[in-house]
Order: sequence, then C-alpha cells, then structure tokens
Amino acid sequence: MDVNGRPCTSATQSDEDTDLRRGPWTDEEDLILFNYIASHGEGRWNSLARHAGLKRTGKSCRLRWLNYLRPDVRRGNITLQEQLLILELHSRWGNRWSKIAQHLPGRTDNEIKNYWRTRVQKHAKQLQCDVNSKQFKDTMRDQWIPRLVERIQAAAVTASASASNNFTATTHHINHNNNTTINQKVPNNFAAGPVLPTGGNHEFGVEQGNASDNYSTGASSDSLATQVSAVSDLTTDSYYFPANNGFHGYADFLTSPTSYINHGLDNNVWLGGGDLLENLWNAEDIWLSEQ
DNA sequence: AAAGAATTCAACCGCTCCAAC
DNA sequence: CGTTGGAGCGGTTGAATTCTT
Repeated sequence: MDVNGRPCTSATQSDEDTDLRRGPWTDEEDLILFNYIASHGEGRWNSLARHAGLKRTGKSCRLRWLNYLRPDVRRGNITLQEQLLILELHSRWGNRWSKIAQHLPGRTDNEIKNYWRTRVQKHAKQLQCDVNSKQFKDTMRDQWIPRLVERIQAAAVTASASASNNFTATTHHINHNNNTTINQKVPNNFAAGPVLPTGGNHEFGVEQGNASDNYSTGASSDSLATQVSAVSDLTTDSYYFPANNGFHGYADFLTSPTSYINHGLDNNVWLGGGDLLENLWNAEDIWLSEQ
C-alpha cells in the first residue's frame, strides 16, 4: 500500500527494503522536488532524490520534473498548429517523440506520445488500418493535413476579425518576472511561490522564440480562438516540412494551404473514397470540434 | 441515477547509449 | 577493454475521469 492507500503491486523486494515510493506524486513531494531543484539545480537524479529526502527513484524524479513540474511545461489542449506539426514531424521521424517534442516548445515527449496514441491511432482504427500503413499515411498527407491547414487559416481569419473588434483582448502571456506561467501547475501549497533561481527562463531550458510564449489560459478547455492566438507568433518561425524538402515559413501555407499541398504533396491520390472518406470526415470533424 | 464502456494521461518499465573510471 | 552508473528514450500500464446507455 502506498501513502494514498493504493497497493504497490509492482514493488520489488529491493524497493521494499529501501522503502521506495511509487505511483502518483503528492503535493508535498512536488514541493520538495521543486524547491530542491530550484536551489540546487537538476541532474544527478539518483543522488538528487536521496539528498532531497524523496523516497523515489532518480528516474521517477526526473520524469516528474520534466513532464510536470518544470516551469516551461505547457499544458492544455494540443492546438491546431501543434497537431499539424506533430503529423508532419511524425511522418518524417516516426515515433521519435523526444525529437518531435523539441519542435513543440513546452510540450513533452510523453504528452505528444499520448496524443498520438489516443487521437491519431484512434482514427487509424476507425479507418481500419495501421497508423504505419501507406493508406493511413496517405490519408494524413492528402486529407488531414490540408484540412488542418484550412482550419488554421479559417480560424486565423476569425481571430483577426475578433481581434480588430476587441484589440485589447489577450489570450496568452507569460510572467517573465517570476518564471511562472498562467497554466503552470505547481503544488497547491506553493501559493507564495517557491524560491527560484534568477536568470529568467534560461535556467529551466525554455527555448527562445515567440512560440514559447504561447501559453493558453485554460488547462483543459482551449477555445478555438485561444488556440489560434498562437498563429501570429508561429508565422515568424520556420519549420521543416519533409514534403517540401526544406524549411518554409509557417505563413506560407497559412496564407496558402493549397500551395503547401501543391508544393510537396503533388500526388494527391485518394486511396479509399466513398464511405471511407465520409467516415474520415465525420471522425475528423468530431475530432476537430472537440478542440 | 447507476452501471459499464471508453478515453485520457501520469507514471512505470526495460532497454540503449555514453562517459567516467 | 570491461564495468558501472547516469541519462534518456519508446512502449506499456492502470487509475481517474468522462461519456454512453
């Protein structure tokens, strides 16, 4: 049994000997880990765990920090732009989650991996094909991605229209003074804020560039307008799109999704069609409307 | 309102890589 | 050159939550 009353079914004899904890982290543990790293820095996870007085493995501490406590972790729904990037990068690199995550500031490999498994693989299942099959990849390339681009573009138009009506509206910002973000989850008893090292976000490895400032205000209910708020920032960045064999400004296909398609996706062949196509759109509409 | 099914996502596991010794 | 320990990665699990009937 752990402190939460849950059985530690996978605990080994050696774990019991050293009284190692498993399972969900408590607020108290989060607080200890956060403050320890704030004053001593990260790395050397096994000794960190020991010195911090945490009855956790170094691995567990590292994972908790990287996936949850790190100040620059971005939480909330995957935006349309991020979905597009994930699809593109996955088509290039496959299940190289950490590599993909490097191109999505604030997102963790675990989050992307979960997104892929829960969302993308679900649609492959609905299409009754494997995510790695040619049929599915073609479907993504020829249907989903162009569709996503259209959605992004349409939403950008809507967002800019509403922005012109209400210019003072802001959907995201970051407080650079204390290194905390609006949707950052810190232990509940952090009310006054843990003591953090000075030096801005560099201390915590925040990538430079506007995209890292695109923090949404909701942890789980990004509105479409909120998601699209990232568009204007992303247009200044370049991303690698394999179909084009090179880097292009995001704006290129935001302003002209068809040019994006025509540049790199010239073999616009639909392998399925008919009911299959209809099912895809229905599924995708549900998917997108969930955002 | 309750029960069961489906989904989500935090956390764990096993493995590989690499540097230090 | 072999061993050891730290770090990181991808796959998997299962509890919690949400949805459906």
